[in-house]
Amino acid sequence: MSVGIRHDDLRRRNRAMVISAVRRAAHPSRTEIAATTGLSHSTISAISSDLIEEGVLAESKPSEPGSFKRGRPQVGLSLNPEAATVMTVVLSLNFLSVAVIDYTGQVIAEEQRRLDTLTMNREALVGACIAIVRRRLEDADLDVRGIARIALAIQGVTDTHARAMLWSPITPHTDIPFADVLEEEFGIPAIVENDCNMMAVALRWRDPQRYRDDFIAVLLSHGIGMGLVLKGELFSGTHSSGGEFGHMIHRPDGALCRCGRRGCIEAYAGNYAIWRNASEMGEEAEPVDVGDAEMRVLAATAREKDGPEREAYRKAGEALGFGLGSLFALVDPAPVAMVGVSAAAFDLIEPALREAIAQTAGGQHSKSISFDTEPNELPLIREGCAMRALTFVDEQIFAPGVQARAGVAGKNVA
Amino acid sequence: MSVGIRHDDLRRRNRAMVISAVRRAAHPSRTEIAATTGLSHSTISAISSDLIEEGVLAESKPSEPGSFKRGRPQVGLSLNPEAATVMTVVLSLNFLSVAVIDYTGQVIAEEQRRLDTLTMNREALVGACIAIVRRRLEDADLDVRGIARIALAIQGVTDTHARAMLWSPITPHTDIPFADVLEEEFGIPAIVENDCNMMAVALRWRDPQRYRDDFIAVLLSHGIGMGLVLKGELFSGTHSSGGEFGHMIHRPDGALCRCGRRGCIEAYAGNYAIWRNASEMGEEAEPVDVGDAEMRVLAATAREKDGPEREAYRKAGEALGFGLGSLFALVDPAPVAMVGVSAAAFDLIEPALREAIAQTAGGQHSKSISFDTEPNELPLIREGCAMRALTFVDEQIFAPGVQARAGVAGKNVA
DNA sequence: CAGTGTTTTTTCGAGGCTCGAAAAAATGGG
DNA sequence: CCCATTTTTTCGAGCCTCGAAAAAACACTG
Repeated sequence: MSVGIRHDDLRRRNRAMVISAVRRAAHPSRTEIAATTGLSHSTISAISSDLIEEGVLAESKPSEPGSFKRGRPQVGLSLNPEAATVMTVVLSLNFLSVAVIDYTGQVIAEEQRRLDTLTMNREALVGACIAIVRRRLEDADLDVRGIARIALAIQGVTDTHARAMLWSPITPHTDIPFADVLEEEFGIPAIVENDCNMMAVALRWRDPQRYRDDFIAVLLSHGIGMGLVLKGELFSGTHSSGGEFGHMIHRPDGALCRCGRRGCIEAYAGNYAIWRNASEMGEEAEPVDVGDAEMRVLAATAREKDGPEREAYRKAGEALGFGLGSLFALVDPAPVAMVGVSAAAFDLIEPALREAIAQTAGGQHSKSISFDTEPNELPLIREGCAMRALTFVDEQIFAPGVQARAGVAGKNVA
Repeated sequence: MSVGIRHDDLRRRNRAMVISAVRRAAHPSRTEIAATTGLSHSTISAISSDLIEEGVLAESKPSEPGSFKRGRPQVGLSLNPEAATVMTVVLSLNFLSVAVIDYTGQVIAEEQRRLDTLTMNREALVGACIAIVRRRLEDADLDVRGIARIALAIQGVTDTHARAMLWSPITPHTDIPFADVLEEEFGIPAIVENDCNMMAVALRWRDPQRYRDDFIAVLLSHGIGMGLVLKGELFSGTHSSGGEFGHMIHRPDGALCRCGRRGCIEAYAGNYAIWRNASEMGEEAEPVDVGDAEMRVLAATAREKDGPEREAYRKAGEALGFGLGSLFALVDPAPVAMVGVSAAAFDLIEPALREAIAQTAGGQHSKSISFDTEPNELPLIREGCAMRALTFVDEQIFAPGVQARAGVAGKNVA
C-alpha cells in the first residue's frame, strides 16, 4: 500500500524543496532557504552548489538591494531562465492560446487564435492545437528538444492522470486524449488540466498571502466552474477533474441547465441563465452563448434600474450563495475569488449571495468568507498553466526519481 | 512553509510503516512486509528486530498455517498485545460508553451508561465522562501510566486539532475542551473526534477491500452525519470537523431543521423529519427525538401499506439522493455505507434516492455508487475510535519524532 | 587603511540509514 | 543424509544530513 522511504528519495525531495523555495521567494539566500526548509546550512549549501553546477539555479544579487547589514552579504539565488522552457496551451470557448515560457515564468512568445470550437469536428480541434504548437516551435526557432513540458488547460472534466479531456462544454466531442496526442506528435511530455484549477494555482502564486492553504476560485462565465485548494493542495475529484460546483443542485427540478439536467447552480448563475432571466425568456429557454460585451451592457442596465435584469443577478447570487453554503457545510469557509465577466457584476450579485449564505451552515462563520473579484480569467488560466508546467519540470526533471534521472536530466540540463 | 526531510525522519517513518503493515495484515512475514513497503529485506530485518526487542512486535506462527512450501518457513510478525493499552470514550445522545483496548485492538474491559445528555449541565456532562473513565481505570486494576492514549468520539463538530467539541446536537453546551480536561485529570494524552469519522475509520479496518481509498459513511439517525475518506485519508473540514453533510441545503427555504435553519437534508431525512412527515405534522413541527424501536415500527408500517409513512421515507430518499448528487459533483462517486437505525429501512429509501441521484451530476457514473447498510452505529464508532487511538500510539510513541522519543518511549515501552 | 566585529557560506569529519550481496538458518524432497 | 529452496541475518559500501569550525566577504572604527 503505502511505500517506505528509500535513501535516495531523501536527496530528491530536498532538492525539490530547495528549487521550490527559490521559485516561491524572490532571490532568497542560502540562509533564508535553510530557515524555511528546516534543513541545515551544510545541506542547503551542498544542494544549491549542485543545482548551480547543473545550470538550474544561478547566483544573483541579494534579495534586499539596499542591505546595510554588517557581515558578509547574502548571495541571492535565482532560477536560471535558460534551465528549461515550457509551453502552455489554453483551450476555451472559441479561443485557443499558446505561450512559450522560460524557466522563471516569463513569456517568451505567444499566439492567440479564434476558432469555432462548438462546431469543429474532432480532428480539426486536435489539429488546430497541434498546428499552433508547431508554429510556435518553428517561429521561436526552438528545437523540439528545447521544450521540456507542455501543459494544456481546458474547460471541463479531465481525467485523474491529467492525460485526457473527458467532457467539455466547449465541444461536443468527448474523451480526447490531448496529452497522448501531443506527446506522440512532438515527443514532449504533456499534461491536461482543468481551467479553474489552473486559476486557483495562479491565484496562489499571485497573492500567496491571501490565497494560502485554503481558498476557492469560482469562474463566473458561460458556465460556472470552481478550483478548490484545501490544506495547501489542489482538490480535484478522485477520478476526474476539479469540483463541478456549477452542477451542484440548487433547486431540485428547477431551471434547465446546459448539461441537460435541472436545477444546477449554473442554470441560475451562468451567463446564459442570467441572460434568459433578464430577458424574461423563462427557465426552460434553450441556453445561448452570450458575449462578454453583452453581459457588460446587461450589468449596466441592472445597475441603472430595478427591472428583470437586476432580478436575474439576484437569482444568480442566491444560487451561488446556497451553493457556497452547501460547500461550506463540507469544507470550512475560506476566501473566495470570483473570476470572469460576471465577477465584474459582483456588486449586483453580492447582496443576494450573502443573504443566502447566511441561511446555511456556512453562514455561522461568515466573517472568514471574503470575496475578491478578477474579471479576466484568461491571463489567470495561462499563468496557472505555466506554473503547473514549471512545477513539473522542477519535480520530474530537476529532482527526479532514481529511474528517470539519468536519461531525462542528461538531455535537458544543458 | 513545507519542511525538508531530516535524516532521522527516515527511520521514524519506516518504523511507522512496518508497524502499520503488521497491524493491517494478519501475521505478515518479514518478506511480505519488504514486498508491500518496497524497502529492502535488510532494512525490514533491522527495524523489526528493534521493534521486537522494544516489545512492540512479537514473532508468531506463520500467516498460512498449512504452508507446505519448500524452503525456510516464514515467521509471522504480530503486535504484542501488552505493548500498550488505550481507552475509548463514545459520547452519544443519552449514552456514554467506555472501553479499554489492548494493543491488538481487543476489548479488555468496558462499561456503558445511560444519561440525559440534553438536560445535564456542563459540569455534570464532563464529570460523567471523567467518572466513568476513572472507574474503568480502577476496576481494571490499571495504573494510570498503563494507558497510553484516550480517544473520545462525539456527535457534532470538533476542532481541527482534535482537542475540543465545538458544537453538538446531544447537548446545549458548546466548546467543551474534552481533550484538555482528560489530559489534566489523568495525565494521559487525549483526542476528540467526530463520530462519523470514526465510523469511516472502522469501516476501512473491517473491509479494506470495499472501503479502500475513497468511500462515504453516512449516519442515518436523529441527525444525518457523514464520514468521508478521499485518497486514503479522512477528509475533515479544514477548520473544524467532518463534513456537515446533513446541513447541506436540499431545498432553499424548505423544512425546518433541528439546527434552526431551513431546507437542510437532515430536515427531510433525520429520524425526527421522517417521523413528523409520517405523522403528517407538517414541516414546521418542532423536532422531537424518536426512539429506535419507534423508528422500526414506522418502517414496518411503511412496508405494509402505501401511506404517509412510505411517503416520508420517499422524501428522505429524495433529500439524500440530491445531497449525494451534489456531493458527487465535487468528489467523484464512491461506495457508500449507510449506518444507523434508518439504514435498516434503506429498502424504503433507496428507490427515491436512486431516482434523485440520477437527476444530478453524480448520476452519470451511477454504476460506481454502491450502497451497503449497517444498522448499528455504536460498535462501529467504538471500533474506529480504538483504531484511531492505536494509530496514535503507533505513530507517536513507537515511531516518534526526535524530540518526543526519549521521554515518552521510555515509560511506555516496558 | 588596517584591524575588528558580524554575518554568510563552505568545508570536513562523524554518525546513521538503506542497500546489495553473501552467508546463515530452516525446512521439504529424493 | 545431502541437496534445493526460501527466509532471515550479517556485513561492508555508499549516501545523506548534521554540527562545528573554518573561510569568506563586507561594514565599521579609529
